Amino acid sequence: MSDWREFDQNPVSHSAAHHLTTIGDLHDEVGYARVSDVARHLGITRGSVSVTLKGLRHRGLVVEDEHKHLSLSVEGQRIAQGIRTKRILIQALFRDVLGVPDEIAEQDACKIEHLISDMTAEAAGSLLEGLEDLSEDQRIRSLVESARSSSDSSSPFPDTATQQLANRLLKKAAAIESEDS
Amino acid sequence: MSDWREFDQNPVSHSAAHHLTTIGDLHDEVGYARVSDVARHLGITRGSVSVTLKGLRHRGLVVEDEHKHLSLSVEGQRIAQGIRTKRILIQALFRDVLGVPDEIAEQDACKIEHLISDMTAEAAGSLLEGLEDLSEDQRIRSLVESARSSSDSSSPFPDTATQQLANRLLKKAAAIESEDS
DNA sequence: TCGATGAGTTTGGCTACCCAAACAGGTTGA
DNA sequence: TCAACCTGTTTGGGTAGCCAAACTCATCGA
Repeated sequence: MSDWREFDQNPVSHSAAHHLTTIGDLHDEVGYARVSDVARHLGITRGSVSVTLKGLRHRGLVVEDEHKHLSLSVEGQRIAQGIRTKRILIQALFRDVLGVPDEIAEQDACKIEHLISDMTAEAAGSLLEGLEDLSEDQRIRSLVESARSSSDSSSPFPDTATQQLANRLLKKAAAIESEDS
Repeated sequence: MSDWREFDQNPVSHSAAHHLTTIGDLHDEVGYARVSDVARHLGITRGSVSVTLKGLRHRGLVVEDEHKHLSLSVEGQRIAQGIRTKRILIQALFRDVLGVPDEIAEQDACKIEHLISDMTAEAAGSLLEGLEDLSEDQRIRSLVESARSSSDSSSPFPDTATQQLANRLLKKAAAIESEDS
């Protein structure tokens, strides 16, 4: 079994993840983010935020200007964007692929967004992109073509059971189609 | 946004989840589980396990016989089995549907197994069951039939983008098939 | 029988979070 | 001008985990 304690040696904790994304969100939405704003947004006290941000400033993820306005460093932005992206992808994966209600999908995504590996998040993105593409007829056609040639490396799907599913469905559909008629 | 602090008010923590599943595993594999065995298995000290298990005994999830042998209560077994099931389903979801390498899928599953909602885990199970079914030609045929009628409530897939994908692929494949010939 | 070994517990220390409360500094309105 | 208010920080307290180290007990072998 892989080391179960990798859990808490993540680059950013659940708490830190939400502090960072909140600062980013506030900055984008209202133009600034102060300790009190972050605290209100997260539902915790100013004191807690003050202490946590001291650590994040020290780690170079958050910077503070002369007006006590907080913003993310380049590295902080990179991390926050990564977490936001993972949250969205996981939520969409659970909602659109698994069929879980949006609210449940959001709760689950919120809990695991900072724990998911880049590779898994990217794979979810590829799958969802594939699903998205399918809503446009022209792309469906190219998908079908690539599924037919069965060795097209530019397939929007990773080489997974899902692609195999698509391939099998295509071939079997044609077979059954002719058989039935 | 749903309350981000639901994170740490889960029924069982990451640590507790692994203590419980370890006791269950050891009990099944070697017939007994002692504090030292659990500690060795988890890679932490006996002292840490001793303290943690005091809490789990107090919560009625772990019981200890006169020989200091640990086992899970009925409730403990229920929780451990739930976590094990979620770990397997999530790992399979990431590996077989997203195409992530097994090792990465396992690491990710280990981190989030105790955080995923029952509904999401069940939905993953349904999807995987559907993929499993597809490997048998007879079931593929019935899937295709149900996709054609497009209102079959007994479909092995939940009504999601994945089913819609299957439906679209089937319809479009037939259309393009005739168009090309 | 007695020392070594192993098992389980307890204790003090550490990190990471949270809170409440006290404190300090700036702004604002009467 | 000055009290009321808002902001941010600090401090003491609490929980959850982890470790190292000391301690207790039981067992086992020479």
